[in-house]
Amino acid sequence: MILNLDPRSNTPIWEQVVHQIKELILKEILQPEDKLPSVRELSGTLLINPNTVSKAYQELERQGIIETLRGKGTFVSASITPRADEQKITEMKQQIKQLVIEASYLGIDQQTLAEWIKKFSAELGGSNKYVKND
Amino acid sequence: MILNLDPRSNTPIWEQVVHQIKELILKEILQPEDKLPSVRELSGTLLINPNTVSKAYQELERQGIIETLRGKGTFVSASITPRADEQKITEMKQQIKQLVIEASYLGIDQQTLAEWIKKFSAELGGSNKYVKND
DNA sequence: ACGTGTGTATTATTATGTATAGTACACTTA
DNA sequence: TAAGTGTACTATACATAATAATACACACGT
Repeated sequence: MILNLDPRSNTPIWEQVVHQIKELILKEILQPEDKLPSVRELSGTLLINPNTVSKAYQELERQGIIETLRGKGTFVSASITPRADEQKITEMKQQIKQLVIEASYLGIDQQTLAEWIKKFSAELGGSNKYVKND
Repeated sequence: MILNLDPRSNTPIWEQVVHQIKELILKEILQPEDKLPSVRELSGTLLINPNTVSKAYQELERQGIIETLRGKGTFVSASITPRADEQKITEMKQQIKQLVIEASYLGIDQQTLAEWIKKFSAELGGSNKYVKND
């Protein structure tokens, strides 16, 4: 598995791993019950520390995205259920608010933002499995 | 000036100050050439270190949002020009991509995201001064 | 000239998070 | 048994954030 990691990014490496694996699952490149690379293998290909990969896997498991079986490996969860986590939704709204503010100072209007959202949604596979009314 | 700071947030205090001052300017609560509180005064009301306020002010000046006059104080810039900073736009696209991914796992569709953007845009004053075609 | 209020610079200290390194343990499977 | 799994633990290094204390240069009103 090949991920694009940016060591100079302000987002931690383990978090980049989490993000990109979630993206691969949405794109169905990783499918339910697929086996993920072992901690040692992935740390080898990504040239990062095994502990960093382990931290990413633990976070993914905490979110219910993957499951780990001792001695066997880690696998994409058979069924990923979207949780309407109220706190996360609040955080997301705050993030969007901040996004709109920054966009204003860059001369970007809301319509452009909406178009970008539409574009990325399409890239992730038009019919989104995890959205309720779908 | 009263700002809502969250010491437990992962975003640094100085960055929260930057964000909220930019928001106040968009809402025209702070207007061009208005004087901002002095570093010491704001640090007093917010109960944070003067250096933290200073760092926020320096970042705002770097972005051309405010101007500082030695011995006089800091003021909202007379004219704020939106810069189409390509790097920042690229970062914003990446941020939106990540937002769409996270939204998917929360069961939020793109339409809802677009509506939230519209809502926050309205809150910031419908006619946005810093957007070109406006 | 003086004192006060500006932003700024500097040094030091503390705390936190990230990432690495090395080692060890419990488990599963061939 | 041996190899491969995830995990736990300690230790180290590094960067950033935040605070504290001090000092400097400038503007302004008296």
